[in-house]
Amino acid sequence: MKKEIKVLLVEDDSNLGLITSDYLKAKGFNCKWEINGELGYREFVKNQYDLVIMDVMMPVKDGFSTAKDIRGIDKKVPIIFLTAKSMKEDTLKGFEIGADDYITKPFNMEELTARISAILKRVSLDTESRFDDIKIGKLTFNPKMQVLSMDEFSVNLTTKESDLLILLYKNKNDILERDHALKAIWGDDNYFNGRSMDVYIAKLRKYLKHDEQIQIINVHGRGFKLLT
Amino acid sequence: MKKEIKVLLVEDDSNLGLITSDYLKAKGFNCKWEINGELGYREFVKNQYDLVIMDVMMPVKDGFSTAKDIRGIDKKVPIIFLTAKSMKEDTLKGFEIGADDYITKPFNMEELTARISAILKRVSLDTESRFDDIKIGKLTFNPKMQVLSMDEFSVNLTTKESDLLILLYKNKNDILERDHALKAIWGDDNYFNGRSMDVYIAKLRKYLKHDEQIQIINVHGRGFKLLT
DNA sequence: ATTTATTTGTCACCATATTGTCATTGCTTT
DNA sequence: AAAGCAATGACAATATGGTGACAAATAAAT
Repeated sequence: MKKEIKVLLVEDDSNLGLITSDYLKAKGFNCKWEINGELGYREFVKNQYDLVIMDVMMPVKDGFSTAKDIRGIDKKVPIIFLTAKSMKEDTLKGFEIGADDYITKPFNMEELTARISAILKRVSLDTESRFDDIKIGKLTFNPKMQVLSMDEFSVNLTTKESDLLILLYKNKNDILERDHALKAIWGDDNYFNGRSMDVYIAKLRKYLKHDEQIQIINVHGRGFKLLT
Repeated sequence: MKKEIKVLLVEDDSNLGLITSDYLKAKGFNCKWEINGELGYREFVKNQYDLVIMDVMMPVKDGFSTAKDIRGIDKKVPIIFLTAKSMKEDTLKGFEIGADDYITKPFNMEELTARISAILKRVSLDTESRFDDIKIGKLTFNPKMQVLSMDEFSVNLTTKESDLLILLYKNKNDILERDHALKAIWGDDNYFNGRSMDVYIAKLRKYLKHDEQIQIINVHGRGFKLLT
């Protein structure tokens, strides 16, 4: 069974958004379309996506700003920006933030799929797919089932535990900032949510004890780091 | 993945400030806007910026004075001045301090980006990027993680230790004035903060002992100098 | 050259903020 | 009603920044 690719499309123009998402669906992608950056970000953190296609100029929250938030919790997901033609390529090229590719509007659909294929091919090497099991040291985590296992041992994680573990994993060996994690999982980074997160960190640590090489270390005042 | 460029805009006119910062954000810059020199300076020392765009005439603290303070802790960051009219005297004054360019208001946004591109191209050669590791003799310092390491040895620095080390590094082989450092890190250069800084200097010296070629020397009554 | 004052170096300790953890509560689902 | 989950309260442990005390170094005054 071939893997289903999840694409998040963030585009404020309803005409273009509909056409594009329909086209991508017809091409076999699992495509979700959101109409602004804020909704796009929420959708991204709620579900796992393989690829983001995002308009730059949007009301409520622009593409660059949204991309920055997404990068705050996922440094690797490919992002393709849709830019108006008036933006000169050289201008963009110099100042971009973590974009993997650009397409200037208007574009034809063949061009879009071509770029998508190119990017997916490029990143397929380090293919730590959503549906594959996540290997954390000797432990294995199935994000879909929310089951963490190793040899005979096996636990069902709750949703929050699972979300946090995935976020840590996406930033493994790198810092996961408190506020990013809180915004992503709890939606708001107030004091109480922070205390709550600490409790979940404790819970995860208990699970992860089964492989003593794995640990979640704290970076004072910043966040946590999953060491594998 | 290209690096994100951080721009600090200091402009008291809220109308122009909003328009400019929005425009720069749309262009893909990470743009922070402060409404006066004092706040601008604080923001600059708190975070690292690649470029400063600053109005000359501002309440609370004018652009030249702010630029001088910024130069006190960073001699290299490019500064573009916005001047109300083409005053020869002002212009001269600005370039003495180390303005890299100036634009007379009103200006159009294309002009601004053109100047920015020009400057960034010019300084991109000695690119000691914010996110790269800092090499201090045989030691390596990762500012993001606040980790100082060398071979097997490795320590986590606290925020204050890290801030001070970065400031010293930015002025390596050159004097870091006491009052500049104190204003930058502690916000106020009173006696007690000074004593505190001395303690942190001691702590840094202890860390830096791992490479005996590196040393922080004191310049009596002036400040400290990081010799590499 | 000697004394005095100022600045700097460093240690040990304290106050505060952050984080760790357990037990309990309240809510939702079954 | 029972079970599972998330949130919260309470308190312990830890990290950080700051302070006091005193020694040492430097500069200034005599």
